[in-house]
Amino acid sequence: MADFDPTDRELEALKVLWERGEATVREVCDAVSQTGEPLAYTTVLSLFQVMEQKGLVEHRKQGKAYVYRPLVERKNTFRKLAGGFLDRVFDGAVDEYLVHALEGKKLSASELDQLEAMIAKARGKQSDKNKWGQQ
Amino acid sequence: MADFDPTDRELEALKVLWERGEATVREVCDAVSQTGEPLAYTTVLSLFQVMEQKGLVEHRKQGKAYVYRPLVERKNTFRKLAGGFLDRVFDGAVDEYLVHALEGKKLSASELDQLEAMIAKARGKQSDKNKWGQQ
DNA sequence: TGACAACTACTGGTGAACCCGTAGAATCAA
DNA sequence: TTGATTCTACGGGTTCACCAGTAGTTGTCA
Repeated sequence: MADFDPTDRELEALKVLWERGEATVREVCDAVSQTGEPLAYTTVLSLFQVMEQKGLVEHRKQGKAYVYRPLVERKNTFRKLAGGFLDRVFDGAVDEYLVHALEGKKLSASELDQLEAMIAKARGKQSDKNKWGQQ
Repeated sequence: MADFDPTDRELEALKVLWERGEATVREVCDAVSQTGEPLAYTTVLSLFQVMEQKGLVEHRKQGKAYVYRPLVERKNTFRKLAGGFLDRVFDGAVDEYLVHALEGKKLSASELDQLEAMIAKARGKQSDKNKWGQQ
């Protein structure tokens, strides 16, 4: 329902929350500063305050600090992001999207297996839906 | 070499140029206004002026109007966009990216065929690289 | 209870994307 | 040549993401 559209930084923060379930500003600040550019504590705090307004996270008080928890599912968010990107850049053309996505990347055998399994599954749905060959 | 990173509007304009080879501001303005929100002529002009500064397009004079031509390849741009999105959102995890990309979308039989062909091709490269079955 | 450390609230600044209007230049037709 | 038309150059305004500092608050511990 909530139309969430996290920015890059917000997504970084959400990744930490998804990984840990919940986290304080301090924890997220340390986490993102380890993997990328170090950020000021207040910067991360501001980020969460904006995210809370957007309905992406909520907080509860623990001691004197706030503990933040994600309100959006990782899976949903990723799907929407992927879908949005697909529509925006490739006008919904899945095949071209995949060609370009895969071209630069080397896929492992297991990834290829998984991909094939996905195709098989899709074929199943396909034949169910299009039994009569209509559009 | 040129590190191009078109924004959404820039990409819209580029799509028109790729389709036609080249186009005047007027043509692009009409084209994007047909498919989406109508934009003022000067808005599109400004867009091109910025894009030219970024090295995304160049122009030549024809009559009193400028004709713009893309300086970046469609294919390259799409690949970079797809790769960037993959890294930014999914930290480079191709399989998860694909799962989410495909989940919401219905694929046609021909798209599935094409996808399988891509996988077969990838397996060819794969077996060359991983003959000893390591990791 | 008082001081200190760590936290939050609030405010502001910067840069980029986006949008458009006005003024002036160029072209063309009468 | 002159007027109308259509273009470009330029400047400005708005919004948003992002970053961070300051001031005030809160909890803790001696």
